[in-house]
Formats: sequence, C-alpha cells, structure tokens
Amino acid sequence: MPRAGLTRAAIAAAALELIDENGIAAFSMRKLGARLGVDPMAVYRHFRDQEDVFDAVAEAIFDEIETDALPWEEGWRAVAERYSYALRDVLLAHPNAVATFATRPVRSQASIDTGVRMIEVFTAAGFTPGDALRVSRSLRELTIGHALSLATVRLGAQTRSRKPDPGAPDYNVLAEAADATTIDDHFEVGLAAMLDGCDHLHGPPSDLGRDP
Amino acid sequence: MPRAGLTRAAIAAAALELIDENGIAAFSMRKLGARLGVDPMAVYRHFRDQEDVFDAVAEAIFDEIETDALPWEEGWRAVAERYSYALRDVLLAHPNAVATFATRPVRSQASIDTGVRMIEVFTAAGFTPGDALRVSRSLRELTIGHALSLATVRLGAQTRSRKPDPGAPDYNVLAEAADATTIDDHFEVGLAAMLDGCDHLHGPPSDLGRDP
DNA sequence: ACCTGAACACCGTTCAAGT
DNA sequence: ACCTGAACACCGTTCAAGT
Repeated sequence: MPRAGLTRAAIAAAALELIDENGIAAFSMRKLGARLGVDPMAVYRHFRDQEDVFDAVAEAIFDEIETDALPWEEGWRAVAERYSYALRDVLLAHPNAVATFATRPVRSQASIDTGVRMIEVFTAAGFTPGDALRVSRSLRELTIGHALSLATVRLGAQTRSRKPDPGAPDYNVLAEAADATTIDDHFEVGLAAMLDGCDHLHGPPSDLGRDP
Repeated sequence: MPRAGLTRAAIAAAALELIDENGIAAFSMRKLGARLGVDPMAVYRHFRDQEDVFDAVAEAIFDEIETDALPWEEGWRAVAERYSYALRDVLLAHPNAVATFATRPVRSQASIDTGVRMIEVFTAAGFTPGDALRVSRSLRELTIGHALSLATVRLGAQTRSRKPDPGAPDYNVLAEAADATTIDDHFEVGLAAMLDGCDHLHGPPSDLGRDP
C-alpha cells in the first residue's frame, strides 16, 4: 500500500517547497522523491507525469487564497478588488512558481466554485452573464500578468544586468520615470482603472438571490 | 571565423521556429544546432547559455511589432490601444513562445526606444511621468496576461480534459457563461475598461515637444 | 586561436526483475 | 499485486584534444 502520508496533496506541497527554494529550473522528479524520502519513482504512483505535478502545484497555490474571507456581501467591486489583491498576494508569495501558475488553467473544484460565485455576484449587480465573464477574465489576466512581471523583475534583479545608473550615457527618460516610482505601486492604479472602466457595463442590480 | 550567416539574429530566428513548431518542451540546444546545420556546441560561441537564447527569442518576438505603424500623432489613447493590440497579435502568432516572452524582461534597444516614446506621448497628454509609467506597465501586464491565458487555453485544448457538455451533472453557471461568449472577445472589453479608467488620471495636455 | 566532439553530471520515464 | 531501481533516451555545459 502507499506509504502513509504520501498523498497527492503532500507531494504537491513538497514540490511547491522545492520550487520556492531553488526555482523551477532546479526542480526535478528525482529531487522530489528525495525530498519526500521515497523511491524517486514513487511519485508516478500518484501523478501521471511532471505536468500533472505542476498542475497540482498551481492548485496548491490557488488553495492558499482565503476565499471565505472575501467580502461576498459587499457588492461586485469590493469582491473583484479584494479577490484580485488576494490572488496577487499568494502569487507574489511564490515568485519562483508564478510562471507555473500562469501557464496552466486551474480546474480544481475550489477554483471553479470561486469562479461561479464571482459570476453570481457580478450578475446580481446587473452585469450580463457574458460581461460578468469578460470582466472576471480581464481582472484575472491583469493580476496574473502583474504578478508574473513583478516576479520576473525581482528574480532577474538577482542575476541580470542592471539598468544604468543616473548620469551614465544611456540613462534615459524611461529609467528616469522608473526611478520616480517604486517598482510595484502601479497595480493599485491599474486595478482601480480597470474597475472604474467596468462600472458603466452593468445595468441596475437584481434582487434575485439576495439574502434579506 | 564564424560560419557566414550564423549570427545571433539567425540563431534566435531558428530557435523561435523550433519553439513555434514543437513547443518549448521539445526545444534543446542540440536540436538548435542540428536545425542550423552546425556543430551542436557552435551556438555557445554566440550565446552564453540557453537563457541567453531565450532572451534573444523574446527580443525577436518584440521586433515583429511594427512600431512605426503606430498612430504616434493621434494621442495617448490611440497609441496605447493600438500598441496593446499589436503586442497581443505578435504574441498570439507564437502561442508556444508566449510564456518565454512573458517570463523575461525585454531590454533590447528597440523595446527601450518604444517605451520611451510611449512615456513621452503620455506625458505630453498631461500624465505625470509616474502615472505615464504606471499606465504603460498596467497595459503591458494586461496584454501579456491575456495573451498567456489565451495561448494556455488554446494549447491545453489539444491535450487536456474538456469542460463538461451541457446537461452533464457538473455543468454549471461558469461553463454556461463560458459558452455564452466566444473564447477571446473579452480583451476588447478589458482594454477599453482600462483605458476608460485611466482617462481621468491626466491633466491638461502640454504643448511641449509637439510638432506644429 | 579557433573549433570539435567526447565526456560529465544530470534529466523524465519505462519496464524487467524482484517481492 | 505491488514496488523497486536499472536502463533508455535524452538533456546543458565543459573542456581536453585536435587543427
């Protein structure tokens, strides 16, 4: 029988730890087995292949979002904003794993349930089902794009060439503007703009499905 | 001397072709040498390592954007919108390479020049330098996030499990809404919302640097 | 000085051999 | 029936040996 404690969830958690610690490039199925203290091939009893492990890692990251803590009763904008920040936060907590998350669709029951709940909030607020989906996708893409960009810059800062110092010959308007703002304060602006721009899409709110 | 025609640009183009054809997972330095008809190690005379090749692939994709065709004289919104669509288009032309592009900062002179020009358009329109940078970053992140999501879904559709058919037990609101809209018509909505939401950020346009 | 390819230290995955 | 680990077909990269 499978070793006690060697579940899909435990394996995924170990894989995420390894990626967090050493980066995706240093991850291997063999090291995963070693970390778990089992035969290197034992993981194949629970996962079809490496892709399957990465899918589970993405799910594990999603599961860190405390979806129950979202302001589900406070309207579409509060839900959208808080969800976006929550997603960003769990992604930035795992900079080495953001690309893994961003390059596969998460299809776990928890993520489907959250998606459904969000669509319901949006339609209750007066969005058509189609617009509800468009808005939720756009928010998700902005958030993931942002987290990926930030993680890339932060990780790259450890190993890649720096932008020129002030006064260097190719110091330019772009670098100047980049210095004028902290590296990661633009998500607040971008997200607010997106939400502002979506506000005119919805009609009058419906009372269907509202708690009294 | 290096074989005639074996330049960094030629190698990067061959690498992009290989990735386009077979996906990033099937790419290798050895296959790249074989495709070029040279010793497998010859590429190391022009690139430090595989990462360096991937950086050049990202630059090659960026270079496909016809930045000269952008409406530079038509105001910030026209520039922002057309640039975002142009970036999306070149990314979606290379679905297997989107993740490679999205996970590294492009630092080529062409991309820096375009970034500077965009900031200049924004500031001329009355954005502060800081807001100009925030807006351009948010647009870029939305666009890359969108392209990555779409490429992931399209590539995944070839190999992964389908969402349930209508009538199946777990068919749900999310799948229903997903059916109600085509897979990729939400970028127009998301981008328009972002631009609408940014419109209030800028002050009155400046005449500095304007052509008469 | 430049180029080549053998060699090293790894991979993911399969599957014959054990129990 | 289940588990193990040897073996296969690869990798990226280095570097000694050639020219």
